[in-house]
Amino acid sequence: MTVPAAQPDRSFPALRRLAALTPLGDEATAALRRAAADARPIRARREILCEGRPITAPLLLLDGWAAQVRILPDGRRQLIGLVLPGEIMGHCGFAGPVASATTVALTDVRTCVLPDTAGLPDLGRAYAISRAMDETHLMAQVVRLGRLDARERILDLLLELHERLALSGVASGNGFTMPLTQEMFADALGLTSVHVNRTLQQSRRSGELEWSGRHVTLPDRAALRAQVGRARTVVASR
Amino acid sequence: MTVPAAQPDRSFPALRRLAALTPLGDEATAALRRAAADARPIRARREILCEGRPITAPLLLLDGWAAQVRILPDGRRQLIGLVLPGEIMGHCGFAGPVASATTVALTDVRTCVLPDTAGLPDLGRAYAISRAMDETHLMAQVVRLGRLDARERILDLLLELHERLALSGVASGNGFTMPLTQEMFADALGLTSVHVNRTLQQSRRSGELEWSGRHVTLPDRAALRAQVGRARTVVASR
DNA sequence: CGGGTAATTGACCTAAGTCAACCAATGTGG
DNA sequence: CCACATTGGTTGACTTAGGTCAATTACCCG
Repeated sequence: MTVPAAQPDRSFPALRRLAALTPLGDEATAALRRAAADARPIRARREILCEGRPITAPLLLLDGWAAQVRILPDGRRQLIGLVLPGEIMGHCGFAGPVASATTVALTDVRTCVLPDTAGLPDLGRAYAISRAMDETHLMAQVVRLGRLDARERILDLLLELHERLALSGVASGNGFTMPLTQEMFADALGLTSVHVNRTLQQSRRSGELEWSGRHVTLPDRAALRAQVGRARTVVASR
Repeated sequence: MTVPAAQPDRSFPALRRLAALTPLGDEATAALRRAAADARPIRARREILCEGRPITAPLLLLDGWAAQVRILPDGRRQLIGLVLPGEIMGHCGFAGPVASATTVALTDVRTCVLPDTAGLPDLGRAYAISRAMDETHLMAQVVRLGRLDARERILDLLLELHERLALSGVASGNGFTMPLTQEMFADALGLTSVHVNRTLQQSRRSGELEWSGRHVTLPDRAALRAQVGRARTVVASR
């Protein structure tokens, strides 16, 4: 639940996250460092992976936020899943891979090629865990959109984001930096920005969350988690 | 788009599906046959995999329908994803795996242990493709729940089900056998059974679908697909 | 200071939910 | 073979969460 403290901490967020998933040996760490040294910056709004195009190689998100997005012919837009620092895009285990959704940079972003696992079982393990978590997040998204009301969706997603960001050490205590506009946030929640705004204000007034400028705080996460019926995300057992 | 015809067709649905994903050699086919010979029947409503419990081994669904489901403390229920014959449950690539959602049998069901891929690269490939498709289906579910209205959700899901069932040769022309009650269907769609019922009737009257008893027909799938903005699911491109 | 983006507000509308019957099919035990 | 119970589908009357449209205001940033 807390951020791993014992690290040598010459580490960047993506490394912290992967190391938090499973212990990484020096080789793996070095491989990640090497990959990250060759980072590719991408501006906000640019596409990172494009639906239907072959994926060059899986990518590691070093900084910034991205999202898989689908836009319907009539312009409706849904953010399918968010990608946070240390998370992997284009995860896939077979030879002829095709991105199944477009991934766009929501903020300015830095990516690098995901180091190959050959000879590094710990890295492979980290990727596998990461992928399992992706799936968990997708399932959580389905439940949010299917059965939670606006307030619950907002709180649930914010709680999830906090947990995910904490893994890479990017969350601060009870809060984190929220680079999304309310409109993008609404697109992730299957709501309108207008309605998100109103609901957000209620939650602010009630004191269950703070959201000013680019910073979000959830004063009492435990209480919220219980209210929203958020199952603690158990993935890495052992 | 059409069901593979050239098969020797001593095949059962699950085998047909996996063979449709990627060509399978005799060894792989034999392994699947052997596994299927040792099938385990499970009654409707029983749990197949349970959230938070370690997964014994990935399972192959031989017959019947299952679903990953999450039930909220107050009783709201969401079917996160459906599992159809030939599809895999407890797909996961790492050592300490934990089911991230409960999977229940929606009908009477037969499962078997998923044969190991050791020495069978074609099998591994089939599994990987299958897993990528799972992810695609989850993402489709997110878009449905997030941005489609009731009619669109229904049609979109029915179209998807038809495509998936066609892979295992279980769909018949424009239709298929639908073992779900309207209530279960509603739980998959994030709607009420009442509202599903009403919407269904409209669609029936308009002639865009038939649903009588256990059988669903979509007379003009191409037209519907276009209306719903359903991106054809490209996954296996060489 | 001007111009653009993001947040906020108000008035009004509608898709979907709720509650409560009611009906049809099926099945079961006597 | 039939009363009865169950389950799933169908309807109606009414409520409500969230959407739509259209301003207005707050914020940035050069």
